[in-house]
Amino acid sequence: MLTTLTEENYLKAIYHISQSTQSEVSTNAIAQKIDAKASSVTDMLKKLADKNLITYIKYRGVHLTEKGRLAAVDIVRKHRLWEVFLVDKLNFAWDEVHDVAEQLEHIKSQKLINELEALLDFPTHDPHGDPIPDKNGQIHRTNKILLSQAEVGKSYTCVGVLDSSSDFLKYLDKYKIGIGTALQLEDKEDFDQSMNIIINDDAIVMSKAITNNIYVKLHKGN
Amino acid sequence: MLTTLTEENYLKAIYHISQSTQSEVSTNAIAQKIDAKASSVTDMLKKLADKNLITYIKYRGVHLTEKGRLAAVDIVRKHRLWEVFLVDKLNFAWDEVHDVAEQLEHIKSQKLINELEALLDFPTHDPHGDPIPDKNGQIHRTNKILLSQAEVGKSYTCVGVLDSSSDFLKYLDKYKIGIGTALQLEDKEDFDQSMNIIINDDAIVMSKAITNNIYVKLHKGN
DNA sequence: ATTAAAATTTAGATGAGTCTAAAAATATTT
DNA sequence: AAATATTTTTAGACTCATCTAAATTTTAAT
Ligand SMILES: [Mn+2]
Ligand SMILES: [Mn+2]
Ligand SMILES: [Mn+2]
Ligand SMILES: [Mn+2]
Repeated sequence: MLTTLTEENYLKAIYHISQSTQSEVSTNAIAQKIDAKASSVTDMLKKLADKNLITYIKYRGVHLTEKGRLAAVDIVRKHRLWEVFLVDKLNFAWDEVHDVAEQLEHIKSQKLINELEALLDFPTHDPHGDPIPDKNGQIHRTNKILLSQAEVGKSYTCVGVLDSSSDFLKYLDKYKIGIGTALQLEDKEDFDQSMNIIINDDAIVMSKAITNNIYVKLHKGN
Repeated sequence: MLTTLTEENYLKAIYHISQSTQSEVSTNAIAQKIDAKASSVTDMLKKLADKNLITYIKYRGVHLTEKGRLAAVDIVRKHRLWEVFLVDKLNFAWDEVHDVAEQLEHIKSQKLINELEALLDFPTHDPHGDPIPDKNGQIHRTNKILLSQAEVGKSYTCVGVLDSSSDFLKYLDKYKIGIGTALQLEDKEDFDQSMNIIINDDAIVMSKAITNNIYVKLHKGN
């Protein structure tokens, strides 16, 4: 039973929402993500339930079945592999890849995606630091924290971003922050949680809105 | 004014048919190519005419406007570039690329296709020997002839195929015939136009059905 | 020049995906 | 516990792309 492009987008939306919320996914949350009206979502939920891709109880929200989860993760896998391709092979910047990957993720060819993965040397993460699911739908999660949760006085490495909007990524570009950049947390202001960070020997101030969207892990060597 | 995937497929079909027929393209010819009923084609022709992509006179067939021609050629350009990508970078065989390219040709991103072209080193022909239109919709046609029209006693180089069905391409693979292969026309049978051809020092017999689908040009050095 | 055949268009219906407006169910406040 | 607000579903309609069956036009044959 083949899935349409639209169904794939719904599955992916449900998957991403369920990643953050853990519990059942609401109609409204999906509507917001998909940018559609709640009534349209209800219609689609019935279809996905008929195909056993989600379990759906009226008024109670939905969650993915194992079949649905695998379908969703497969789309995520394709999306992230294509993003790597665009950056590594086609000179795209990391803020330019998402929209094109949204199209490419729906191309149906098993051989295509397997060969693409090989061409890219089996990358583990996409240009935004998000893990790439393997063929079996397994995801290797690394223990990363938000920079806002980091401890004063310690050194970190940037390993990803939460918000991958073009605006935010361009902000990071401006201050030469990318995946792998070393960040030293000098100080944190109690009043507004803004942070003094040293990057490439430059000291900059980051608001909570910024530090809440940068993933880091403790730098090797303290 | 954006074109839908379906409209793009109709434009491409009309373009390809007009290449062989020269004159107006008939509703039935399109229906056959698209694998749809004639009534569906009529509906779409009205839409394409409204968008000034074709000129359409009831019962009299259609032809592409300049705007429509450019749109069609752009799809062809993408299709063929993707085919090169699949063969050169992803280890696809020349009989495996068409269906995937049918999907990829509809991806919308100018940067994507320009960068892809650069990654592939600006190829001039696709894996089946068909020319790749340039950014401006110009097509560099080489003077090739069908092997069936070749002269006995002369040597040729295979430069393309007319039929690029998997069945035909696998036949060519079996006899180690590909783009660039040298073919020497030894003899031609008057009765059925079958030919005796020498390839890689092997003599083989090809029926008219075969020689009618192989493009060749005179081998350099007579 | 009629008639028959073939090609094309129209009319009406269907399914996928969406919408608005109204109804129903659930959650929150008083 | 009622009243109110929010969320979700239903009902009915729309667009796109398709179909079948019938009507029309063009082409070919008598
Ligand atoms: Mn993305
Ligand atoms: Mn990403
Ligand atoms: Mn092709
Ligand atoms: Mn081709």
